[in-house]
Amino acid sequence: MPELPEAETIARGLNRVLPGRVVSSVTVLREDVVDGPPHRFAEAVAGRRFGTTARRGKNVVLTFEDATRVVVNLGMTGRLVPGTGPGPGPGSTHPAVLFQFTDGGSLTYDDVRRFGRLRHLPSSDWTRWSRRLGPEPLARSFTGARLRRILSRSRSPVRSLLLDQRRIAGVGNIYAVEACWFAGIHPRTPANLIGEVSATRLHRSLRRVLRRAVEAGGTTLRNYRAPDGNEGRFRRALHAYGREGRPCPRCRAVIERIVFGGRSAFVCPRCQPGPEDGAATMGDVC
DNA sequence: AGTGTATCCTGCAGGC
DNA sequence: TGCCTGCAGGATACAC
Repeated sequence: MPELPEAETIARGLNRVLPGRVVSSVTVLREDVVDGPPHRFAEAVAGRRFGTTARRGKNVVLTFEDATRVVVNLGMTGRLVPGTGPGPGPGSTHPAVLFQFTDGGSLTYDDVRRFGRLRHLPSSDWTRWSRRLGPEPLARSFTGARLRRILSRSRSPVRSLLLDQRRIAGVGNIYAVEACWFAGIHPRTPANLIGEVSATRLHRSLRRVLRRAVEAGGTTLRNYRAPDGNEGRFRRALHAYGREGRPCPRCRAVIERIVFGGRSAFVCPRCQPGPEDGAATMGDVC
């Protein structure tokens, strides 16, 4: 998906157009993208007035003035497209849910692969839903000590841990791979074997990567677009992700692609020595 | 507890 | 041009 920076960009973009507008009707064009019976989803949302759109982890949270919410998990290819007319917004090729407004405008949930999900939450269910997710990595409360504690409790590869939404919310494969590269940690390193110095470096790397990606409006590899249709500009700032066979920007060694946990990771063999190399983290070489 | 696999879908790039 | 394979930013369920 859309990871944290993309969801943040989407939420900010929607906040320029949604607040105060009232949903007149909801049309579910693809039943599998809504949680529960489509007619119930539509009835639950119709008539509500938008308040502030927020983000939790990778989810865009459409919040209405009465504190009910629609949580949008964008899956791999989900998009939220505002439109000035009643039909699917500009650039919507695979409309799945259409929200129409009393002023004639609209919001389209578009999703090529339909891995995304929309769920309506009464205000009483929000806290319970949000509690299932781990801490926000950009929050002030997400300190180095907090990350060290999370790392120390798991023997799973650090990349897998970073992707686990219950432990840290919002990190996906791109930013997990980038954070490991910045920190000089092999993505397969068992989390509890990462020393204090490296863990602190990972904390700083993760937050820096996420912050910079937010500033760049996210990363567009293929499908991702902000609500205004713009691409994210962070792709050219990637140092490891997707750079198999190209030189490491830090030491010029050739970046390798490895696969574990069913997905690709990209590693500099010199800056990020693997667990099997004896060293869990990079030395002063790079 | 952690890992590998399959599943939900479609589109696209690359090889032949 | 067309066919085939592999791959993709995610999440979950399952067996081992």
